[in-house]
Amino acid sequence: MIIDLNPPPPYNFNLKLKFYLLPSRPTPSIVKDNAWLRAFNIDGKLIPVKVWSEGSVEKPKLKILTVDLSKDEKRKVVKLVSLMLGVGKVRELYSFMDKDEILKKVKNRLYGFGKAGLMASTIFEGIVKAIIQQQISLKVAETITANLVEKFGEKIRFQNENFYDFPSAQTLAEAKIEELRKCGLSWRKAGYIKNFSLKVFEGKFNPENLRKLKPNQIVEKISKIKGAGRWTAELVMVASMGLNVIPADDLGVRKTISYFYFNGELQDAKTIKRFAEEKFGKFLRDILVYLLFAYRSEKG
DNA sequence: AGCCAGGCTCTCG
DNA sequence: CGAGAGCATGGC
Repeated sequence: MIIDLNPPPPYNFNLKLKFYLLPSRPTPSIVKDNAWLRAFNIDGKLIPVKVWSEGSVEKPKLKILTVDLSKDEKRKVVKLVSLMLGVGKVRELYSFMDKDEILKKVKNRLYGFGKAGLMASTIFEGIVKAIIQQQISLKVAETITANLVEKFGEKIRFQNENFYDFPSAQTLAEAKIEELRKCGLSWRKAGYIKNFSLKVFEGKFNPENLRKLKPNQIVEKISKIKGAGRWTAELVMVASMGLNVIPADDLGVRKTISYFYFNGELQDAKTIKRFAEEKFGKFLRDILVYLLFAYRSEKG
């Protein structure tokens, strides 16, 4: 079936796709011929989803090609796609950005980028990805993630194309450390991920329950996972849960804010946090992603 | 060529 | 306590 999704304008789907660093490999989303593909596990059912644009920036129309779905499944798919691709109202955000010279420029350059998307469809996926990302460049992290998805992710063939979902906790819990290592993970991280996945699989840790907690409680809880600390927790909150917090310990975030607002002089986490919270307020998360994207395209 | 990249844990003093 | 080693691989 094909589902219509009409994002509030402006929305530039092709610009959104440029945000994906390793488009041709499954992370688990794949970008191919101006379409976005991935699979979601919805209540135990693996559902392939292909999204493309047939509209314009001012009259956005997205098409979602998928299998036949129940009403409830359809609602969940549309919600996930919207969250991951940052479909949502930006008018208020844009008028806020217009009030600051730097933000105004960034907004005009990334006009139609939409809301900040999510980099994971579940918190489990988000935590594993964040562990992978520790201390290495994003490019390397994405490569390792893709290796992991190709080897362990659930795959479904639909309309002559492959759709991947992120590996389940059970699969990663049962994976051999050597096999995880072969995907490019260090021994340490392979152990952390296997151990964490086992806890989730056994039901001793339910990542989705984190949604009920306040940010400081989430940090506390995630920090108890072996191999995760404050940085990991903050990344998960902002990138995979959509919370309005700033991962100020993150080098990329520090460099970005320092570049735009401190003449490139690298500031410490505390300064960055105070500055961003005060200056960007409730738009913190969206603006941060706009700045990161602008910085990335400007500085390579 | 070597060092750094969107950190974290463990060990040792 | 604090400092330091060790870790994976892509890119400059």
